[in-house]
Amino acid sequence: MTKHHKITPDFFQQKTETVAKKLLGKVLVHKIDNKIYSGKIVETEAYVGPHDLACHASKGKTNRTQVMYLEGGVWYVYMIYGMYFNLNIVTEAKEYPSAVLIRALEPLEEIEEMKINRKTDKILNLTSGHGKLARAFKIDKSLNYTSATESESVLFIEDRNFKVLNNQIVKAKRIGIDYAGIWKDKLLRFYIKDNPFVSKK
DNA sequence: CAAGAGATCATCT
DNA sequence: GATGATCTCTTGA
Repeated sequence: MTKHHKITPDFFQQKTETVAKKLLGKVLVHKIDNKIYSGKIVETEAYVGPHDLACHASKGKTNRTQVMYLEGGVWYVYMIYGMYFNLNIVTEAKEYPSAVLIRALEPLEEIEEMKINRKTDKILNLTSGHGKLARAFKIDKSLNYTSATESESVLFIEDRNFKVLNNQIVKAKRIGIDYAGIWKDKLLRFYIKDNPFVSKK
């Protein structure tokens, strides 16, 4: 195993759209139960600030959204539809509420364990969606507010030198935000072209 | 296959 | 009291 290192805070303090794009090809790692789950990020969405009507923080600072006002590099995890967890990484400067949603992964390590967590044998169905990948990786709300960039972080992102060329990055509309007015049509979803783990074409 | 319904709870009005 | 940054299962063509 080559030695990898966690991505540092300055990476997440760039413009949200930039972070969303640059996260493609990076590797999400979760250490839990004596196991190290990992997967390559193949799809993300940017929630770019208080003016973005799809961003939860467009409603202002509340108990749920205040984590987005922290400095980039902190996890924002919340429950949706009563049964799925969403994994987001907070971006940009302190007091500027924005984040990137990790929508899909290509599984790398602990695939057998993911099959158990997901109750399916189909590799393509393990992490091809943000509700799915949270289940597969055992990600829950206990990770909300935790840092992705400290040495003791159990959930973090590594660069393992997977190359993603600019012409392989597809821009698309975000999913499931029909309530967001003109913001529902902005091209703030990014995915790796032709990757089979992307959740929607 | 596509379309529709049901699951199930934290959050905000 | 309503509604989601979803997924799965069932139904019917």
